[in-house]
Parts: sequence; C-alpha cells; structure tokens
Amino acid sequence: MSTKLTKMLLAEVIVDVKSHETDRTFQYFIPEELQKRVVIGMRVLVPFGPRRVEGYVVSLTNNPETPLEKVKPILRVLDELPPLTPELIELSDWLCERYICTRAQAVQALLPGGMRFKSTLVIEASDVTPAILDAREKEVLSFLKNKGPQVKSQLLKDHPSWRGAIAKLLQKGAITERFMERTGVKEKQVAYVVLQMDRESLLQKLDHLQANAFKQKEVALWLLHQGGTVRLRDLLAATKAARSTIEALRQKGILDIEQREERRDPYHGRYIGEKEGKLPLTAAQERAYSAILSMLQTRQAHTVLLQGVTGSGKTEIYLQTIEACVQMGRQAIVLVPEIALTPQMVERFKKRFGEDVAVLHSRLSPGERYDEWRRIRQGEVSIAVGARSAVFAPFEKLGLLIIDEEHELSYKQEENPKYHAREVAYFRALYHGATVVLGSATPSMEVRYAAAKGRVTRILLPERVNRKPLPPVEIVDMRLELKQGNRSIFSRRLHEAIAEKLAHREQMILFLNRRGYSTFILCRACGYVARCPSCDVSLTYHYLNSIPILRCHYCGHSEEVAGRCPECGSQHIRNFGTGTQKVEEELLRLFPEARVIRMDVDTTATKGSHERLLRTFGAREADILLGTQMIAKGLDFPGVTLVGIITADTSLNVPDFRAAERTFQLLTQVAGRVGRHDAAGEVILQTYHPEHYAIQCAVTQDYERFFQKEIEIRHSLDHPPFWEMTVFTAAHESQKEAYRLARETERWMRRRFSEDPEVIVHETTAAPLARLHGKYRFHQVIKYKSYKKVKAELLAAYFHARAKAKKIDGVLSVDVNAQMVL
DNA sequence: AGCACGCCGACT
DNA sequence: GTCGGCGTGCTC
Repeated sequence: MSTKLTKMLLAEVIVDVKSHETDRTFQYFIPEELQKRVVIGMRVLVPFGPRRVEGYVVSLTNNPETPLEKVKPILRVLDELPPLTPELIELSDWLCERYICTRAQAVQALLPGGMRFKSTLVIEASDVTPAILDAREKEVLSFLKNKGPQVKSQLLKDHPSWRGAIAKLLQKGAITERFMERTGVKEKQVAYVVLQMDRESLLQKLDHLQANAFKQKEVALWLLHQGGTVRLRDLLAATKAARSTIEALRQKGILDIEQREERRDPYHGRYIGEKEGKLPLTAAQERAYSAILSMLQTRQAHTVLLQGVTGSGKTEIYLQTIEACVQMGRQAIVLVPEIALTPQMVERFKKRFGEDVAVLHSRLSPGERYDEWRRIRQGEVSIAVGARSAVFAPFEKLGLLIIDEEHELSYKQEENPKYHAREVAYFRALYHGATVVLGSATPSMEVRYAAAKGRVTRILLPERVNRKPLPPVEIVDMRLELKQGNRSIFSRRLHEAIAEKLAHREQMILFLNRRGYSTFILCRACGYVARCPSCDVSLTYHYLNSIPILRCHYCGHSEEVAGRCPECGSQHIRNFGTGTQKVEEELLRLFPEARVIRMDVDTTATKGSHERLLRTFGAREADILLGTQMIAKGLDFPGVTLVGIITADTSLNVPDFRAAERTFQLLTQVAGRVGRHDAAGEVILQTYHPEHYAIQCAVTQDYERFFQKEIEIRHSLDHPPFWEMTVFTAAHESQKEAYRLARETERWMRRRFSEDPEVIVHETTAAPLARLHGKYRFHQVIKYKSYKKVKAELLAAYFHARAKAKKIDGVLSVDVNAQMVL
C-alpha cells in the first residue's frame, strides 16, 4: 500500500554516543503503539548496532534518507513529557557550533544529571544443556551457572579467550542474552496507608474484631483521626505498629497500601509561611527597576549591566523585577556562583516567592535535582535559582535571566561543552525576547567594554542602601616590614588591629587565597623543591590530622615529608610561603584566647560543613573567620569590623592575563565584607606590590580607574575583549609528541590565516601547567575578531589534530572563548 | 564511543 | 591448526 509508505513517519534521533563519527541524526521507525508518544524532544531507547542506547528525537520526517531495510524501530519512550523543548533543541545545535562539541554532549548538558538510561547486554545460562561441549565451553557454562548473569562486555574484557566459546554456546542455546535496563533517577514512590471505609462502618467493623486485637484497633482509630491517608512510614513511627498489624488490617479490607509519587523537597517546606514583603527602593534602585521593567515590556532581547557596590541593593532589584516578570505570566532564571549559593541566598528567594522557586545546585542529590528540574519543566514554578547549569532551566516563556556576580569565572564550564552561561543567556534572551540582567560590583572587562560600546545598557547604583560609605582600606607594604625586622605573617599594624578587635569582642575576617600550610618546601643546601611526580607543580605542605604531608593541589597526589633532603641529604629543608593552616597556627600562638574558624576546601569537604561553620561564626561563637576565596562572596555578618588581607599578591602572580582583573575583583569583594551595618569597619591589606594598579585601585575602590588602566593594557597586548581567544591544548606522555600535536593546529591555522589581519595565530607554547596527571601539555592560541570567520577552520584544525592524537594515544582539546589559560 | 570482524604472528 | 592481539569499519 503506497499510502502507508508516504504516510510513514520517521524520527530523526541523536544517539547518546559522544563520538564525532556518530555526531549526526539517525532515522528510526515509530511503531504503531508509540505514534502518540514519540514527539519532538522526547527521550527514547533505540537499537544502535549491537547495542541499545538512549536517544533524543529532534525532528519527525516522512523523507527516508536511509535504505528502508536498515531502519530499525524505536524500542521505548523514556518520559511522559518530552524533556527537550524546541528551543532547547535549537540551543543544543548552537552549543555544538559555538563550543565544538558533539550534540550528545550538548544535550546532556541541558538535562539534569543522573537521568541517563543505560541498557547493558547480559548473558546467563539457560536450562538447555547440549550433549556435546568442549572443555572451554564447559568452563564458561559452569562459570555462568555458579556466578549467575554476567555483563557480556565486562566478561569478554576479563576473559578474552572465552569469546569463541560464548558465541558457540549462544548458537547452541546453552546460554541466552538479554538487555538489562537501568533507569537513572526516577520519581520517588512513597507508600501511603489509605483507610478503605467511612467512620461508621469502621467503628462497626472494629467492634467485631477479636478482643485481643488492641493494636489493630489503635492503628485504625489513629488513621481515622489523621483523616484516613497517611504515609506508611509516619504511621509506623507514630503508632509503633508492626508490619504484621498493618498487613492484618489490609487483609480485612480496612485499609490499603498505595504507592504514590512524591516530590523530593531539598528544603523540606522550610520558609513556608515566612513570607517577606518588598523592601522600599531608594531613588537609584527605583530608576534601575523601572529601566529593567520597560525593557521587559518591549519583549525584545536586551542586556543590562547593573553595576553597584556590595550593599547597594542589587538583590532587591532582582526580586522586584522577577515579581513583575512573573506577574506578566513569564518566568525568570537567577544564576549565582556555586560558592555564593548559600542558605542565606536561597532563604531570600524562598521567603519572597515561597513555592514558586526551584533551586538547582551541586549539593542536591541527583533525585532532588531531578525533582526540582521537573517542577520547572511541568510549569509548577516560575523562578529557578541556581549555579551555572540552571541557565538551561526548561522554561517556555522566559522573561528574565539574571546573572549575579557576572564577572565570576565559574560561569564558564571547564568540560565539554565548554559553554559560558552569559552567552547561553544571550541566546535564550534572543529566542524569548527576554531581558538579561548582569549584576556586579566589579564587572568583567568584556561586559564593561560592551557597555562602553553601547551593546549593553549600564545602570549604576552609586551608593549603599544605608548610605554608609565604603570602609577605609589601609595598605601595608610588607617589604618595609621585612626591612624593619618583622618576619611574621602579620604586619605590626594588622597584629595590633587583631588584638584590639579581640579586646573589644568584635569579629573579623582574615583572607588568604591559598590553602594548606605552606606553598612549597625547599632545601636551602641544594635548592631541591618537592614536586608532584605527575604534574609540573610544587607540592604543598599540609597537616592532615596533625601529621605533615605533601600534597598536589591539581591531582591530589600525596606523600610523606622527608626529614632530610632526598637529593643531597641536608637537614636544611624548610617550608616557604604561607597557607591558611599556617596562618591558623600563628593566630593560635599569638592570640591563644581567640576562637578561630578556618574555611577552605579542606575544612568544608563534608556535606553541611560549609553551612555549619558559617552558622557558628554568625552566632558569634567565634572571633576570627579565616579563609580562602570561598569567604569572599555574599557573606554578610553585621558583627564584623575588620577585614585583614594577609597577602593580596597570590592571585596577582598567576601566569594568566586575567590575573590583575581577578586580583582587583577579589580584593574589592573581600573589602566589601565589612561595615555594611552600623559598626564602622576597616580593611587592612598586606602586599609586596603596593604600587600595582590592581591593588591601588582596590584600595581606593575605584572601579573606573581600574577599568581604564586595564583596558589600555588589554588593547596594547591584543587581549580580550578586543580579540576573542580560542585555545587548543595537546597532552601526551611524551613532551615531543605533545608539542608536535599542538604544532598541527598551529600549522593548519597559519596556512589559512597568515595574511589575515583579523586573525592572530600564536606560536605553540608550553602550558603554564606544563605537566598534569603525568602528561606534558602545550597550548596553541588563536585570536580573532569574528568567530564566524574562523569557525569552520577551527573545527577542521581540531578534527585534523584530534585524528593524529587518537593514533598516538594523545589528547587534543579545544576551548572556544577560553577564560583561563593554564 | 563501543562492539564485531578479520587479519596476522606465536604457540600447543 | 587455534589463540589472542590489534587495526578497521559501522552504527539508522
């Protein structure tokens, strides 16, 4: 029947196989019974070669481009509601084009982690035992009979010699194959106890129970009292009933047990009923609010830079514009750096919007994250607050995308797809006609420059809501301290200030952007420095449960500390440089009465420890909060009157062109932790480079001066934002091979662009992290004015070099619009 | 990416 | 001869 053929619909499916060879759509039949459920954006299970894989339907067609005998049917539909909206499918295409990754990788980035469906082939012995089996076949068969079903690919990996025997046993029917399917996270099912009769008939029935069935009566009456439906778990806890009691009641038809779907709520209904109203706006806030509102109303894509110092009330503007957005029937996404997504922050949104907010961050379990995501997808909420990946929240009527602390580097993903959340936000804003609000006290060079060029509307919030001036920042030249004989970590000025605050029972924050005890250990006799055997970095001295060890901050390698130099045997081996552990030790030595909380990756590794430490400090159960950059953001403690910056130079000495920008931002942020309330505050900044413009501008809190100075340097050095930068990284166990791989991309790009004034092809150089995880690394940097112009060649160079890398067991990666070059 | 197939050297 | 190592090619 020709009508059937012309009517036949095929699904174009992206398969979840992250290889460039399979990075296209494959066509599948849609079986009759699935016709209604296979829609665009649906996740499906499809046969793929000898395997079964997850796939994503990106379009439907009745134009078969594949010989029909090759086309296989879709096996299963994996969701009720298609997880991908048409917009997200377009976005996935854009992600691969923009960041050079596979479509499978792009789609995976859009979906909440952990929902992946896996299907593995397992083999097991059947009940057929053929008469004739050779020795090998007998061995395999008895293995399977003893050990039960086995994953086929794993079994072949462990026993490659069994391949032939397994094939023969399958032929003879002595073993069978089947696919074992493993769903990722699922809807949480909770057992409920439901009363099956009304009050009258229950009481009647209970009268007729055996006289000794006390417990059954008690349970039934309790259930009645609770309204007839209760979680099984709660019932068991409240009545202390045994499962057998419940079962007896069920047998009698008095109650029944039902599985009901339940949402995991990471905040357990906290903050409900604690609704908080709008705060009054200052004149500056009001201006910002109405400017954003009028952009929202145009339903055209706009970008706003909301630039205001800490305490200038950006969050309140976010909250009120979100409210206006939601009232328009549209939805809002708020991105916050992972590190700043503290309970304080979440509380503010939950209290204002209650149940209308979904929160997405890395500390949620996969199940919680999936449920929060589904609340968004099913339209149950209008607001999503989260870290970077929340930019993909599957809203269908987006009005507002807010990126707080816009300058943070964590908005760039380091793995494929190496997207920047700001760029994704622009894409989505264009699609929906939405407004992007970028908030920062210290905007990134890119965004501030875009504002200067008129591509972004800049709105200034010039002063703090409480009109408190920014705290005075005092600079201490540590070179002078040394000259005058003070070799301590603390300058005399900072020492005095700490003592004074302790005496007045005031709190303080001490900042040092380096964890561990000391930076490196050095033999003063021969110059030996302990280095990581697989990374080209020196090992950091740590105390782990008061035992000294050396640790690599990049790969986690650790080793014992030698009492003598392993090179020359000298005992003059000492540690140099200062980390948070050493500062803590010094503090306790100099101020034995001080209560110190240290916060860094080492003390906040366990779940909940972050919050616990902050709560302790907030409750004034400690005097000093000492920490790395994780204490620089978002924290607001009214009792803090001193911020001490132990060394302002750590981030300045990083070999990256953003070092000055990072330093300025970090110092400005840390300084902003003080004096936000009634008590006057002060900031003491210790440095060996008091004359550096990043430090000078941070001291005077002069963003504009910093921007002018830095933009000049960026211009003269051909750095972003004047040029966009893409970095190829080649890694190989052999230094020579790593270099040669990186040279491949250089040669490729040179051949095409050596004459082009709008493209700079840099020479291949050793990466600042020249060795990592046992592999040598080389960078090759391309700079260009327009991505469109180089896109095709970047891709070609990447494929070319990657093919070579694959042959020699090397790794070649590409980072489009790279933010960091390490 | 996986997985199967097929070609070749090294053994019983 | 057969085993098992790896290169090659395909997946709707």
